[in-house]
Amino acid sequence: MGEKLTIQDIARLAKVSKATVSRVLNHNPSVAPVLRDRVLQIVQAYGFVPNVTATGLAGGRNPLIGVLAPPLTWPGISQIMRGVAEHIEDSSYEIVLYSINFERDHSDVLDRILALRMVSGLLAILPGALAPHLKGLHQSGLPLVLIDDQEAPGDIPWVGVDNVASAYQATRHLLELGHQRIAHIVGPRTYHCAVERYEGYRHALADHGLTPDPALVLQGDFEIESGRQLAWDLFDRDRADWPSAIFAANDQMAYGVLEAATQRGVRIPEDIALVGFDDHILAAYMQPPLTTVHQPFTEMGRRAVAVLVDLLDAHPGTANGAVSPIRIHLPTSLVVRASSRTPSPIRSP
Amino acid sequence: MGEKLTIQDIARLAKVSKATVSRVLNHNPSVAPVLRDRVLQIVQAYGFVPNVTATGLAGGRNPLIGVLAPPLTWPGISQIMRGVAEHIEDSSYEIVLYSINFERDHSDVLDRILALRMVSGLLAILPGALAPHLKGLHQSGLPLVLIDDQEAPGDIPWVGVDNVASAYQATRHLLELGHQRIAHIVGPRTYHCAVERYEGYRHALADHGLTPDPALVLQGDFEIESGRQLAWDLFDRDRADWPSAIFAANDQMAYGVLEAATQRGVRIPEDIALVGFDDHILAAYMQPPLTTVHQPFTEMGRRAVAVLVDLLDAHPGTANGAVSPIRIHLPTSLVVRASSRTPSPIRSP
DNA sequence: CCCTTGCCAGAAACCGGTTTCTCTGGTCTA
DNA sequence: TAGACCAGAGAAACCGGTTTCTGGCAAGGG
Repeated sequence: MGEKLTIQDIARLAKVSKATVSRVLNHNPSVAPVLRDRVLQIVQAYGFVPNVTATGLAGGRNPLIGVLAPPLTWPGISQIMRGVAEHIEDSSYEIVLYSINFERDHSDVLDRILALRMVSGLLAILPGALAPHLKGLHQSGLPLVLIDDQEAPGDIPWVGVDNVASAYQATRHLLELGHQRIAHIVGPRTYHCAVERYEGYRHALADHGLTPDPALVLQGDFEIESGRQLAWDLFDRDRADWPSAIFAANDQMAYGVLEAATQRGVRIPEDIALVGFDDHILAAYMQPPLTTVHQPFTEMGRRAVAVLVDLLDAHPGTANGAVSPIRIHLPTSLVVRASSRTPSPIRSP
Repeated sequence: MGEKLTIQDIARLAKVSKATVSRVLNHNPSVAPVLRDRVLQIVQAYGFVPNVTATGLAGGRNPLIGVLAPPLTWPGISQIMRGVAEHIEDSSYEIVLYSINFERDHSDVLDRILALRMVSGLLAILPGALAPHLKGLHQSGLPLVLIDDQEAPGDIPWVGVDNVASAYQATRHLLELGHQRIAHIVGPRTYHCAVERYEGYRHALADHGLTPDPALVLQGDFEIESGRQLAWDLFDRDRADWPSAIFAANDQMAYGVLEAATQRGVRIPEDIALVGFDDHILAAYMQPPLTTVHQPFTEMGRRAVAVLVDLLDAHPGTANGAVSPIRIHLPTSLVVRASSRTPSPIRSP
């Protein structure tokens, strides 16, 4: 196992200068074929790989992409990361994982990332409250791509889904089933996607000539518990005030609704139809299986990192191309399951 | 936003040499308090952070830990990574994620990791077939910690669970419910944990005076499909030859069994009791909820990276401590759910 | 009182590459 | 045939730190 070979060693073995070896390795055309071959032969024979740290120092940027992500156990994140990892494998980059614990102060993480200048690009997944800070990073020249959430502030390249249209579709699905009183559990206002989904919900109602009933717009926080709590409160109301369907801004909150319904003996979908958002891994296994908007998480990860790699390869410097803002909307699809289906009259046990 | 400050700049501002600045930053005691304070003040004021690449080159090792992991969507992996990320946050290290696609050739990844010498330590999660190659890395002096799987070849530090005892406990649970004919779906032989779980199963039977029936030991591959297929075949047998319980070596295969049972009208647990292994996130949501062995994945990640960080901080060089082999067994717990419970005679609809 | 010892800080070498600068030698043109 | 030009390769500077080497100065011992 050939250890700690340096470019100097290769130079000596090939009887050339280290400058020539460097040029060969970097495909600099100004090397005579004879020498090139001789060097390449040695490089091959000894399996020489230039020290990445030294390469980085000497000015060539390093092959690291930072990925800023929420805890991997969050819904969708691991699928996104899978997509990222799949694409990275085909590139010459490696990824540095910065997991963000949102309960802590976060902005210092960004400062560290910038100060250490260890990564040549950054992929921010669901940055949420970090988005404003990212804008600074972007302006300072760091190639940057966002996934989901925030409609990119400034002109930061962005990959995500059309939350408005998707929520519109989900709501229309309920409307077409004949529901008139449709509640919506909104996500936290700090998440742009939550706001957009609410917007899609309102548009759909409006297009069907309905005005949203403020009493049916419930403020959640994307966690299971908030879904449970809100549903519980809802079921405490006068039965006449109940909605006939609920559209939750994510699956987690829909799970909470399901739990509350089970506890309170409310039947889904007979008494109330339920639709979520995300197509989280558990959605299909709920009782009843949850109708939801499928997000192409893996594809999102793949596309986002592809964009970033292109950006890095295109202009190895730090200038931002700024030709036209990159904004990739991936298609979602509504997955209709039992939670919104009118049940068949007879069910075999 | 103060950009590209170098140690030279700080030296000039503090009116000292860069050597002194370096010494201050590295807590070298041989600096007079007066100078130390002056330097620290400037460093604070300008928010100077030394360039990590240069530091790495100059001989101090870099703050990167490589994490070799299967795709994050694999059961348990994202929880492990969460634990890893949580602990890393409190350390001065960052993690480089090497996602392994097992369908490809893998050993070249290890070569790259070694050759680039970008990381100062490596955490290998479920390395499976890569384990032999890892041994080489370990012997070449790279600090290394394994998670789960393989009972560490050589004396590589290792964190995991006692698969034998856990499988023993799961099997005993079934025996204590009165089951005599207990089938076991084995995982791939290439996974050491699969072999160990099989061993626990056999021990439990033996301790109850039973000899395992070879016809009830089924060879699976840890995937859902193999569970479904094997169960399907099983249900094709003469009813008298059926087991009364199945212990699957992981939850995925148990899911397959559940699907097959649903398709074939076999009732779980009335006709056949079922126990899995992992306490995968879906296990509690199956119909019926799956009895399984809970693995403390997050804790495993946390502990493993803690061990690695200790190793790195203890001997910054490459020598292996080799005091006593590190081998941490974390406790598992059997989570009894409906799939193995004798159902209550009456169920409200 | 002079010399040795020890402490502290600056100068310089070094890590392993990249890139600029310089120099050599051959070709083209007048 | 001589001068200009150009291609190609080596020497050296550089990236931003760490570490060794060296030297000045004060304290302590003979």
